[in-house]
Amino acid sequence: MKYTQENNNIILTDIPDFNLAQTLECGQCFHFMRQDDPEKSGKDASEYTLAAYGRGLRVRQAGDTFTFFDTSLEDFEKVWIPYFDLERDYGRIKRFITERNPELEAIVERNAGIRLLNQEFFETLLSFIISQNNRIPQIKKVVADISSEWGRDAGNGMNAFPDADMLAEVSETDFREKKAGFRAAYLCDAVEKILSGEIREEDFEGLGLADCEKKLCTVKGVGPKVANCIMLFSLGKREAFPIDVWMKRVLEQVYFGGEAKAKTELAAFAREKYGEYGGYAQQYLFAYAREEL
DNA sequence: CTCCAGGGATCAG
DNA sequence: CTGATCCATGGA
Repeated sequence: MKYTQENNNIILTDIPDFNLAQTLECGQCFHFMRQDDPEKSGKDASEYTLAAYGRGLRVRQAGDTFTFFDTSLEDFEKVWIPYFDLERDYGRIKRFITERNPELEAIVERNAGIRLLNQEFFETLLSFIISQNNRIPQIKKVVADISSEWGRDAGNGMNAFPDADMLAEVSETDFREKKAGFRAAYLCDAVEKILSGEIREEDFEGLGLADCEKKLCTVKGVGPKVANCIMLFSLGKREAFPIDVWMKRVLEQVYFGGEAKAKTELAAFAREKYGEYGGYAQQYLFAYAREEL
């Protein structure tokens, strides 16, 4: 990885295993907008605006060159390198997965540029509550509308997702007006549990996966799938393995000849098969499933 | 019109 | 304990 500052931009090169569109469009994140025309851009070119850690970012990939517009060296190093997980060796991760599971070679290769973002806990908690029994474009719209209503201006046309205290007075009716639907009450409960200190991000640090999941499930609207998404995408628990309808489909197809299996059985199967790399395997499989099944 | 979405709460047995 | 039903909303 090499990066230099030119004008007010950071130019990033020599970063293997990184594709911007694959990373943002693989369902782990909802707070971004594509700015270029996907039909005109090639597979390795794209431009997005996104919001994270209170900042709006415009970022472009053109081949193997990445431009982070209007970004200081300090923000790049302290915010965006960790956010995009750029210091991690994904070549080693992919080798580990495919050497033990050759059936995943083509599936990993298809989206070989995915990186698992390190997202903020509170936004991830609410975003994946919103995601339950919902579709990605609708989830993105609700997240964007909540941010523009109650979040601060973050620059580059984006609003930051609001902090819990900024949502303290927001009612279930308010969330329903943002089209959160029946999840509105769950969002209120999550905000309350954060404000009361009943749920604190720091309390998850030393916890094992099972205890972590159990604690997250005390929030209304958080079950096994949502809890695993939160652990994987915002708590650094890379062995977490969320199973939704797509994961169920792809696992049944790849490993069980299309035979139906219970989600609990699939979870145990995945833990045995992928171990501490479960989260990575899951993301390659999810991207494949959404494209092909 | 029906069916379904990165599911979970609630209720019935 | 497992299984069925309901839940808002919008697009196919």
